[in-house]
Amino acid sequence: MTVSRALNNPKVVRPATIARVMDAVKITGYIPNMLAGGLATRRTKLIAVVVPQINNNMFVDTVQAIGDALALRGYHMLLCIVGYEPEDETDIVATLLSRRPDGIVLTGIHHTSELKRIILNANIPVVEIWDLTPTPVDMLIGFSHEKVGNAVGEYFLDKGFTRFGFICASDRRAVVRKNGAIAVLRGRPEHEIEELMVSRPANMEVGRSALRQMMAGDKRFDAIICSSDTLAQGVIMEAEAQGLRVPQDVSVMGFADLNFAAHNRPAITTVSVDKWGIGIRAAGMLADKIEGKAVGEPVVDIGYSLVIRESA
Amino acid sequence: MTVSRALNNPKVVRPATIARVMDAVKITGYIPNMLAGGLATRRTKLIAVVVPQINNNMFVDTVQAIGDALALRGYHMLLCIVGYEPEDETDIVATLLSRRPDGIVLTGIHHTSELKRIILNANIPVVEIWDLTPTPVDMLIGFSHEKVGNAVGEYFLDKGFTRFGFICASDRRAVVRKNGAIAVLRGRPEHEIEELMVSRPANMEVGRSALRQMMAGDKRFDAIICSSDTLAQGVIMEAEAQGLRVPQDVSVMGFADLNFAAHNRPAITTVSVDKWGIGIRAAGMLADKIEGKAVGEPVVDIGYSLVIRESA
DNA sequence: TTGTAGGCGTTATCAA
DNA sequence: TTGATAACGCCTACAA
Repeated sequence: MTVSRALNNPKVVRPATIARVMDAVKITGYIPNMLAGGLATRRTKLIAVVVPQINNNMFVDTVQAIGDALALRGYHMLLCIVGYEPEDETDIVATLLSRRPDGIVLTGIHHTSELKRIILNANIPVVEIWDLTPTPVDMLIGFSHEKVGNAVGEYFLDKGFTRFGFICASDRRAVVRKNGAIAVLRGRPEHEIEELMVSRPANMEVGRSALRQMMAGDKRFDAIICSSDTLAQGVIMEAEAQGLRVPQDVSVMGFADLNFAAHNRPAITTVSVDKWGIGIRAAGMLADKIEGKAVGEPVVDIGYSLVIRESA
Repeated sequence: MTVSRALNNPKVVRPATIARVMDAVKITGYIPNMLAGGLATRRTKLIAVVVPQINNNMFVDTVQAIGDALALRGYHMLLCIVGYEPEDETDIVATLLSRRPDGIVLTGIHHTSELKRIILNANIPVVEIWDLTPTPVDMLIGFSHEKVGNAVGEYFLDKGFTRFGFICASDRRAVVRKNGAIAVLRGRPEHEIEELMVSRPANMEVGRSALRQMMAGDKRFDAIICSSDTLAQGVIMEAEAQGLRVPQDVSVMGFADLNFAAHNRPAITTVSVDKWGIGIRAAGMLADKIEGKAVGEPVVDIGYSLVIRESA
């Protein structure tokens, strides 16, 4: 018990005793056992983070930001990459909870009711990220995909374009953005809108072939709006391969402002979101709540910004 | 005890009993406590993964591969992003060990002796990744950065170039690659070699300004060899901004075959390594060793391949 | 300031 | 096939 105090609450231990403990620690190479500690205190200093993917560039900044911010506050990150199926997520979160994490970060707001039940039952703080809803499970930091879509639609409204093509990954949030843009563009009867859903992974190859498919039968577009910068990059390549200049012959829009977007040629016009900030603040909200500190607003809209570059 | 058996070793439990247990599990929403389980069995089904960074594209595929492969075998991944300082790594691994992971993945082969001592003391399997040595702490899967450098040097040997510029991140492995190339190129007395070390993060901006710095005073190069594709991408942009065509006026070489390298214009000539395979196999080796299965060779050289594209 | 007793939730072991 | 007991290593609560 004295050792435990010397290590965790040294101010109530006599300095000489602390020194003796530290000596013993050094000699024996003692490393505390947090399993036992967590079992006793019901606090694990563990945060579970659940994301669909990290190697598509979309979430990796957020994950690294969460990891960095948590480390600064003495937490470890249990990272789980679950793909895009809500059922998989449910099972995985259930096993994750068996580690008794002090908090959980979930991507998106669409979870099975079973998952919500489990989490409520576990009674730990949750932050949902990368989406927005007035009714989160617990806390939330993200942005409105619908508004992003609206903003994209409005951006093109002034351009006098009439023929729009949407290339959209089969991802719930991507679909919401797409529909948000279409809702705006449908406002003009002269607008023609074509949509193509593509399967994951939404890589460049997929973008290229998607454009080929859309342009079959010599169909032409004024603007191609993609659900990610990666698809946009592929579309741009394919357009140029077909002899179309971007943006003179066709405009191309992406999403997320991934690291290459600014440096592509043409630089990709896109919607930027503060991926790093989402992570930092998600970690902060969790740690604050766990430690009983005041958490400001439980629902944070971090916004987005249209980044007009060359491609549209 | 019967519950424990019903859940973990059902074949020794009467089916009717199992059913009763399952009913109770469902009704109560019981989730096992792996802290207690780990404490009792000394097996946690946890693997700690230590990487310097994930958002620079270098390690993210490997990390995702590790996570996927571990999940398939019932392990969770405790991910720690430690930066590039060996001292930081030591402290962080020490705290990580307090979770009693069943195994550890470490990036690189250069660790403090203190770290090695701690890990040996913990007596758990370790896989070092992304480098090669005949004397790993335990197991290893990676490739020789020196040989990569040699190969790059030899590639340029035939080209008849004489003026070489190296732009190298201040990263131990990057330096080894650079020196490997220089060792080869020094073989011809007419070769002039200029080196520039750049600080992290080695992003595109850094690549651009590095080239500007090297070309100060109208210095010209036949080839610029960069320690990453990201730097190469920046160098290419800057070269073209200065009116130089790549590769006609100057060749540019990258490293790692990051996702954008094939799609850049000009497509980046680089060295490809099986980032995904490293992760899959690292996870497999660990899980095998933990579970007492035969691990083949403890040291695996996964190799590399020169990918000749347009930029060099 | 230090020490003792008991409990956290599981599993190994032995008994029934 | 099921149950009882003890132990894993730590911390809370209380006593000295």
